[in-house]
Amino acid sequence: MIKFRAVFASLLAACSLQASAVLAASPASAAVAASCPSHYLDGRPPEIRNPKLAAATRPLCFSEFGVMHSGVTRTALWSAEHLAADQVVAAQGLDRDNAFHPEPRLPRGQRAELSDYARSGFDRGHLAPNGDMPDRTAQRESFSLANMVPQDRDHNRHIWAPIEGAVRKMAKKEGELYVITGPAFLGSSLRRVGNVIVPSHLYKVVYSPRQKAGAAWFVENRSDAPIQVIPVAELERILGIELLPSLNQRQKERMLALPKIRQKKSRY
DNA sequence: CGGCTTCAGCTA
DNA sequence: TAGCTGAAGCCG
Repeated sequence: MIKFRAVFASLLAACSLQASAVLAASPASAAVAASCPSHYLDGRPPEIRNPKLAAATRPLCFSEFGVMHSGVTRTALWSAEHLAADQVVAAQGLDRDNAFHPEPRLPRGQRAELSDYARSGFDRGHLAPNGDMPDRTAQRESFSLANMVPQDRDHNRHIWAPIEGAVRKMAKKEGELYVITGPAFLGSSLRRVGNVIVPSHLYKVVYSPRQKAGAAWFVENRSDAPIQVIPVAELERILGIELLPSLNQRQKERMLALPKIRQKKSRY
Protein backbone atom coordinates (compact mmCIF):
# COMPACT_ATOMS: atom_id res chain seq x y z
CA MET A 1 0.00 0.00 0.00
CA ILE A 2 1.29 3.41 -0.89
CA LYS A 3 1.14 6.22 1.62
CA PHE A 4 2.06 9.27 -0.41
CA ARG A 5 0.54 12.51 0.71
CA ALA A 6 -0.15 14.86 -2.12
CA VAL A 7 1.89 17.75 -0.85
CA PHE A 8 1.47 20.48 -3.38
CA ALA A 9 2.01 23.17 -0.79
CA SER A 10 5.71 22.90 -1.41
CA LEU A 11 5.18 23.35 -5.10
CA LEU A 12 3.32 26.56 -4.54
CA ALA A 13 5.82 27.73 -1.97
CA ALA A 14 8.60 27.20 -4.44
CA CYS A 15 6.80 29.11 -7.16
CA SER A 16 4.60 31.63 -5.40
CA LEU A 17 5.88 34.52 -7.44
CA GLN A 18 5.18 32.89 -10.74
CA ALA A 19 1.85 31.61 -9.52
CA SER A 20 0.51 34.99 -8.55
CA ALA A 21 1.90 36.58 -11.67
CA VAL A 22 0.21 34.21 -14.05
CA LEU A 23 -3.08 33.63 -12.29
CA ALA A 24 -4.80 36.54 -13.94
CA ALA A 25 -3.71 35.42 -17.38
CA SER A 26 -5.62 32.18 -17.31
CA PRO A 27 -9.38 32.57 -17.66
CA ALA A 28 -11.27 29.46 -16.68
CA SER A 29 -13.27 29.64 -19.91
CA ALA A 30 -10.17 28.72 -21.87
CA ALA A 31 -10.47 25.23 -20.46
CA VAL A 32 -13.80 24.74 -22.14
CA ALA A 33 -12.91 26.40 -25.39
CA ALA A 34 -9.93 24.21 -26.12
CA SER A 35 -11.08 20.77 -25.07
CA CYS A 36 -10.33 18.05 -27.59
CA PRO A 37 -12.63 15.17 -26.69
CA SER A 38 -11.33 12.58 -29.13
CA HIS A 39 -8.17 12.03 -27.10
CA TYR A 40 -10.08 11.20 -23.93
CA LEU A 41 -12.13 8.25 -22.72
CA ASP A 42 -15.80 9.09 -23.32
CA GLY A 43 -14.68 12.51 -24.48
CA ARG A 44 -14.04 13.68 -20.93
CA PRO A 45 -10.66 15.21 -20.03
CA PRO A 46 -9.24 14.83 -16.53
CA GLU A 47 -10.54 17.18 -13.86
CA ILE A 48 -8.23 18.92 -11.43
CA ARG A 49 -9.45 18.42 -7.85
CA ASN A 50 -6.55 20.02 -6.01
CA PRO A 51 -7.12 23.77 -6.46
CA LYS A 52 -3.43 24.49 -6.04
CA LEU A 53 -2.73 22.64 -9.25
CA ALA A 54 -5.25 24.66 -11.19
CA ALA A 55 -3.26 27.90 -11.17
CA ALA A 56 -2.25 29.15 -14.61
CA THR A 57 -3.38 26.04 -16.40
CA ARG A 58 -4.41 25.99 -19.99
CA PRO A 59 -5.45 23.15 -22.24
CA LEU A 60 -3.67 22.63 -25.54
CA CYS A 61 -4.87 20.42 -28.36
CA PHE A 62 -2.58 18.60 -30.73
CA SER A 63 -3.60 16.30 -33.54
CA GLU A 64 -2.86 13.06 -31.69
CA PHE A 65 -2.86 14.13 -28.04
CA GLY A 66 -4.17 16.75 -25.66
CA VAL A 67 -2.33 18.32 -22.73
CA MET A 68 -3.15 20.49 -19.76
CA HIS A 69 -0.28 22.89 -19.34
CA SER A 70 0.71 24.57 -16.08
CA GLY A 71 2.36 27.96 -16.17
CA VAL A 72 3.57 27.34 -12.63
CA THR A 73 5.55 24.18 -13.29
CA ARG A 74 6.05 25.10 -16.98
CA THR A 75 5.23 21.51 -17.85
CA ALA A 76 2.07 19.69 -18.72
CA LEU A 77 0.11 18.17 -15.84
CA TRP A 78 -1.00 15.42 -18.20
CA SER A 79 -0.80 14.42 -21.83
CA ALA A 80 -3.56 12.16 -23.12
CA GLU A 81 -3.77 9.94 -26.19
CA HIS A 82 -6.25 7.60 -27.76
CA LEU A 83 -3.84 5.01 -29.09
CA ALA A 84 -5.17 2.74 -31.84
CA ALA A 85 -3.42 -0.31 -33.24
CA ASP A 86 -3.11 1.01 -36.80
CA GLN A 87 -1.68 4.25 -35.44
CA VAL A 88 1.06 2.32 -33.69
CA VAL A 89 1.89 0.46 -36.88
CA ALA A 90 2.13 3.75 -38.78
CA ALA A 91 4.29 5.27 -36.06
CA GLN A 92 6.72 2.40 -36.17
CA GLY A 93 7.29 3.07 -39.86
CA LEU A 94 8.38 6.64 -39.15
CA ASP A 95 11.98 7.46 -38.21
CA ARG A 96 12.68 9.82 -35.36
CA ASP A 97 13.36 13.45 -36.20
CA ASN A 98 14.31 15.45 -33.11
CA ALA A 99 12.70 18.87 -33.24
CA PHE A 100 12.41 20.11 -29.67
CA HIS A 101 10.79 23.55 -29.56
CA PRO A 102 9.02 25.89 -27.11
CA GLU A 103 5.25 25.97 -27.44
CA PRO A 104 4.30 29.09 -29.40
CA ARG A 105 0.72 29.19 -28.09
CA LEU A 106 1.96 29.75 -24.54
CA PRO A 107 3.03 33.15 -23.18
CA ARG A 108 6.76 33.46 -22.59
CA GLY A 109 6.30 33.94 -18.87
CA GLN A 110 4.64 30.54 -18.54
CA ARG A 111 6.39 28.25 -20.95
CA ALA A 112 9.59 26.26 -20.92
CA GLU A 113 12.37 27.32 -23.27
CA LEU A 114 15.14 25.19 -24.74
CA SER A 115 17.58 27.12 -22.53
CA ASP A 116 15.83 25.85 -19.39
CA TYR A 117 16.83 22.31 -20.27
CA ALA A 118 20.18 22.93 -21.94
CA ARG A 119 23.10 21.41 -20.02
CA SER A 120 20.76 20.74 -17.10
CA GLY A 121 21.69 17.09 -16.90
CA PHE A 122 18.03 16.19 -17.38
CA ASP A 123 16.45 14.71 -20.48
CA ARG A 124 13.58 16.46 -22.21
CA GLY A 125 11.28 13.54 -21.61
CA HIS A 126 8.20 13.13 -23.81
CA LEU A 127 4.86 12.61 -22.08
CA ALA A 128 2.96 11.51 -25.18
CA PRO A 129 5.84 9.60 -26.80
CA ASN A 130 7.33 10.37 -30.20
CA GLY A 131 7.12 6.64 -30.81
CA ASP A 132 3.31 6.82 -30.81
CA MET A 133 3.05 9.49 -33.51
CA PRO A 134 1.76 8.21 -36.86
CA ASP A 135 2.75 11.11 -39.14
CA ARG A 136 5.21 13.98 -39.47
CA THR A 137 2.79 16.60 -38.17
CA ALA A 138 1.94 14.72 -35.01
CA GLN A 139 5.58 13.82 -34.57
CA ARG A 140 6.69 17.42 -34.70
CA GLU A 141 3.91 18.40 -32.30
CA SER A 142 5.12 15.80 -29.83
CA PHE A 143 8.42 17.67 -29.60
CA SER A 144 6.72 20.75 -28.14
CA LEU A 145 8.16 21.52 -24.72
CA ALA A 146 4.53 21.64 -23.57
CA ASN A 147 4.69 17.85 -23.93
CA MET A 148 7.97 17.52 -21.97
CA VAL A 149 9.14 17.23 -18.41
CA PRO A 150 12.68 17.29 -16.99
CA GLN A 151 13.36 13.60 -16.61
CA ASP A 152 16.28 11.72 -15.15
CA ARG A 153 18.35 10.32 -18.04
CA ASP A 154 18.45 6.77 -16.84
CA HIS A 155 14.81 6.86 -15.83
CA ASN A 156 13.77 8.05 -19.28
CA ARG A 157 15.95 5.68 -21.26
CA HIS A 158 15.91 2.56 -19.12
CA ILE A 159 12.59 2.65 -17.26
CA TRP A 160 10.25 4.82 -19.28
CA ALA A 161 11.28 3.73 -22.78
CA PRO A 162 10.49 0.04 -22.10
CA ILE A 163 7.16 1.06 -20.55
CA GLU A 164 6.29 3.05 -23.67
CA GLY A 165 7.23 0.09 -25.83
CA ALA A 166 5.04 -2.20 -23.74
CA VAL A 167 2.09 0.18 -24.15
CA ARG A 168 2.46 0.18 -27.94
CA LYS A 169 2.58 -3.59 -27.95
CA MET A 170 -0.51 -3.72 -25.77
CA ALA A 171 -2.34 -1.26 -28.05
CA LYS A 172 -1.75 -3.55 -31.01
CA LYS A 173 -3.13 -6.48 -29.04
CA GLU A 174 -6.12 -4.69 -27.51
CA GLY A 175 -7.01 -2.73 -30.64
CA GLU A 176 -7.14 0.57 -28.80
CA LEU A 177 -6.11 2.11 -25.51
CA TYR A 178 -6.56 5.40 -23.74
CA VAL A 179 -3.25 6.52 -22.28
CA ILE A 180 -2.60 9.44 -19.94
CA THR A 181 0.96 10.36 -18.99
CA GLY A 182 2.15 13.05 -16.63
CA PRO A 183 4.29 14.26 -13.76
CA ALA A 184 3.69 14.40 -10.01
CA PHE A 185 5.19 17.10 -7.83
CA LEU A 186 5.31 15.58 -4.36
CA GLY A 187 7.39 16.30 -1.30
CA SER A 188 9.16 19.30 0.11
CA SER A 189 12.38 19.35 -1.88
CA LEU A 190 11.37 19.96 -5.46
CA ARG A 191 14.14 21.25 -7.65
CA ARG A 192 14.06 23.06 -10.92
CA VAL A 193 15.98 23.37 -14.15
CA GLY A 194 15.90 26.98 -15.25
CA ASN A 195 12.28 28.00 -14.70
CA VAL A 196 10.90 24.48 -15.01
CA ILE A 197 9.99 22.45 -11.94
CA VAL A 198 11.42 18.93 -11.92
CA PRO A 199 8.72 16.36 -11.15
CA SER A 200 9.27 13.94 -8.29
CA HIS A 201 7.46 11.13 -10.10
CA LEU A 202 6.02 10.19 -13.46
CA TYR A 203 2.84 8.26 -14.09
CA LYS A 204 1.25 6.54 -17.05
CA VAL A 205 -2.37 5.41 -17.01
CA VAL A 206 -3.51 2.75 -19.45
CA TYR A 207 -7.20 2.00 -19.98
CA SER A 208 -8.47 -0.75 -22.25
CA PRO A 209 -12.05 -0.26 -23.50
CA ARG A 210 -12.14 -3.90 -24.53
CA GLN A 211 -11.38 -5.14 -21.03
CA LYS A 212 -13.09 -2.22 -19.33
CA ALA A 213 -10.14 -2.03 -16.97
CA GLY A 214 -7.22 0.27 -16.32
CA ALA A 215 -4.05 0.58 -14.28
CA ALA A 216 -1.14 2.93 -13.86
CA TRP A 217 2.60 2.87 -13.61
CA PHE A 218 3.89 5.26 -10.96
CA VAL A 219 7.64 5.70 -10.68
CA GLU A 220 9.96 8.16 -8.98
CA ASN A 221 11.90 10.40 -11.35
CA ARG A 222 15.30 8.89 -10.63
CA SER A 223 17.43 6.06 -11.91
CA ASP A 224 16.91 2.66 -10.31
CA ALA A 225 13.51 3.65 -8.92
CA PRO A 226 11.15 0.74 -8.25
CA ILE A 227 8.36 0.41 -10.83
CA GLN A 228 5.00 0.45 -9.08
CA VAL A 229 1.71 -0.57 -10.65
CA ILE A 230 -1.37 0.87 -8.92
CA PRO A 231 -5.11 1.25 -9.54
CA VAL A 232 -6.35 4.36 -11.32
CA ALA A 233 -8.31 5.33 -8.21
CA GLU A 234 -5.18 5.36 -6.09
CA LEU A 235 -3.24 7.45 -8.58
CA GLU A 236 -6.08 9.97 -8.68
CA ARG A 237 -5.84 10.35 -4.91
CA ILE A 238 -2.09 10.81 -5.06
CA LEU A 239 -2.27 13.45 -7.77
CA GLY A 240 -5.40 15.34 -6.81
CA ILE A 241 -6.58 14.93 -10.39
CA GLU A 242 -9.54 12.84 -11.53
CA LEU A 243 -7.98 11.22 -14.57
CA LEU A 244 -10.92 9.18 -15.89
CA PRO A 245 -14.00 11.12 -14.76
CA SER A 246 -16.45 9.01 -16.77
CA LEU A 247 -15.72 5.94 -14.62
CA ASN A 248 -17.22 5.24 -11.22
CA GLN A 249 -15.12 4.29 -8.23
CA ARG A 250 -15.59 0.57 -8.69
CA GLN A 251 -14.49 0.77 -12.31
CA LYS A 252 -11.40 2.72 -11.28
CA GLU A 253 -10.40 -0.10 -8.95
CA ARG A 254 -10.71 -2.75 -11.65
CA MET A 255 -7.12 -3.59 -12.54
CA LEU A 256 -5.83 -4.08 -16.05
CA ALA A 257 -2.89 -6.49 -16.10
CA LEU A 258 0.16 -4.53 -17.20
CA PRO A 259 3.21 -6.27 -18.63
CA LYS A 260 6.16 -6.75 -16.34
CA ILE A 261 9.01 -4.36 -17.09
CA ARG A 262 12.45 -5.80 -16.53
CA GLN A 263 14.91 -3.62 -14.69
CA LYS A 264 18.63 -3.77 -14.50
CA LYS A 265 19.81 -4.86 -11.09
CA SER A 266 20.98 -2.04 -8.92
CA ARG A 267 24.71 -1.68 -8.81
CA TYR A 268 25.13 -3.30 -5.43
C1' DC B 1 24.05 -13.68 -28.81
C1' DG B 2 23.80 -9.94 -32.06
C1' DG B 3 21.05 -6.71 -34.56
C1' DC B 4 17.20 -3.55 -34.00
C1' DT B 5 14.74 -0.06 -31.64
C1' DT B 6 14.05 3.67 -28.51
C1' DC B 7 15.26 7.05 -25.49
C1' DA B 8 18.16 11.11 -26.30
C1' DG B 9 22.63 15.05 -25.81
C1' DC B 10 26.07 17.69 -27.90
C1' DT B 11 28.63 20.20 -31.56
C1' DA B 12 29.38 22.57 -35.70
C1' DT C 1 19.62 21.03 -39.39
C1' DA C 2 22.72 17.30 -39.89
C1' DG C 3 25.78 14.22 -38.00
C1' DC C 4 27.96 11.65 -34.38
C1' DT C 5 27.72 9.29 -29.89
C1' DG C 6 25.76 5.89 -26.36
C1' DA C 7 23.21 2.61 -23.36
C1' DA C 8 20.06 -1.08 -22.72
C1' DG C 9 15.66 -3.66 -23.34
C1' DC C 10 13.55 -6.53 -26.82
C1' DC C 11 13.40 -10.10 -30.02
C1' DG C 12 14.41 -13.69 -33.33
